[in-house]
Order: sequence, then C-alpha cells, then structure tokens
Amino acid sequence: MEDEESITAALKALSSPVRLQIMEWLRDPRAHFPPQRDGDLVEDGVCVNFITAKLGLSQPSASVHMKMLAGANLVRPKRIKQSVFYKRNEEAIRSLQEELAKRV
Amino acid sequence: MEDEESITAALKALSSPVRLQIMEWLRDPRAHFPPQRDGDLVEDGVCVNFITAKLGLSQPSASVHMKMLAGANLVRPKRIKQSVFYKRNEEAIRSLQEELAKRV
DNA sequence: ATCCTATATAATATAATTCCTATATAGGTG
DNA sequence: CACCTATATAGGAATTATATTATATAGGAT
Repeated sequence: MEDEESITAALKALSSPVRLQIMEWLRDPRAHFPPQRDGDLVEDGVCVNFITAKLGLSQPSASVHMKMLAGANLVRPKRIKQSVFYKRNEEAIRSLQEELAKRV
Repeated sequence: MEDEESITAALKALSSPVRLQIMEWLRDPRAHFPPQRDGDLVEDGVCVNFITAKLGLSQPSASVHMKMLAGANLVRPKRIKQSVFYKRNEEAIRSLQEELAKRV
C-alpha cells in the first residue's frame, strides 16, 4: 500500500520521455549498453556514464534524471569504486502498477 | 499499441494529485457525487459542475484539468443540454496499463 | 601529492504547470 | 429578445521542470 504522494511522484518520474526511455533501456541492459569493467550490467546495474552517453544530454542533466528516478524508488543506485550503477527496482515497479490498478 | 507520446501524456495527466483524485472519484460516481437531473452518473458520467465543487478549485481550473484528462484519452466528455459529463474511458485505461507493463 | 575519471551541486535561463480573475461562448428558460 | 446557468478561453502570476555551463567532491592511478 503506497500513499498518494509516492504514486504521483513515480508517475511524474515516468511521465518524461527521457526517463521512460531510461526505464525501458534498463529492462534489458545487455541489449542497450556495452559491457562494463567494474560492475555487471544485470547484477549491479548500468553505469550512469553510459546512460549519459546514450541519452545525448549533458552529464549533470543525466545525473538529475537518475536522481529523480531513484527518488521515486523506481531504480536503485549502487556505488562501486568511483562509479554509480543504477538498476531497476522491480518490486517497487510492480507495487506501483498494482496500486495504479486499484486507483486508476 | 500506443506510441510513446500518448503514454507520457497519460502519465503526465495522472501524475497530478488533483487529477489522480478525479480518476478515483470517477471509478464509483455514485459514492462520490449527488444524483443528477440531466444525465445518469454511471451511464453518462459526472457533470463538470459537481467535480468542480468537490475539488474546491475555481471553475476554469477544474475545466482545464478535465480537458487534460480528456486529451490523454483517460476520460470522455458527453454533452447533454448545457452540461458536460465526464466518464472514464476504461478501454484506454486498460490499454495504458498494459503498455506500461510492457515498457516500465 | 598530482592528475584523471566519475558524479554531484550551484547558478542560471527558458519553458511548462497550475492556479487565479475576467471575459467569451453555448444552451435553456421566461 | 433578455437573462441565467454551464463551460471554455485569455491573460497573468507563482511555482516547478529541464536544460545548460562552471565548479566541487570522491575515488583511483601514476
């Protein structure tokens, strides 16, 4: 059971074409990103650096987008060495969809 | 199959607490709105006038919110006499949820 | 320590959202 | 027709979102 605030935060996070695109990419990291040295694409997540490059936005913009997705609990960050890797939070995503089915 | 634009439009429409609330009310109009003279709450939809009153916003603000929901195809307007009645578009809502399950 | 790479934060500009008041339009009623 | 009710549109103010460049911080490598 989520409160309305967390639901609208998640919906707002997803209502940007840029962030929706990121979420889609993260469903199948191996299909969309090159192999990484320091973290496994699937196990650990995708390095922000690669997401930034693929987006074609500035590094700070990408950083903020990822932070918003993380703030909505849709992805989770993991720091390895100097890099941050983002991975989908499947449980929270499922819970959002359930909550959405109840309310909308 | 919906295109990304219609999905993000729908998500944006739902990512406002006000509009999410409206969508919830419209799930069970009889539980949330008084009986109407000119149109059946369930068959025809809920009169904008009642939605406006329940929201506690100005009439133009309510009008714009409803227009956004309608623009995202989440509700459908029906004009009877001088009033407009809004009803959920269950098919489009289901289709959005399916599309969301595929992408997010 | 110095340098390099990766990410975050600050400052800023522009655009979009959300609300308001005032006004216009559309449709009935007397 | 004049008038009333219901809804939409226009214009404007405050807030939030999205992007940028410049700078700060964090961690490794030389």
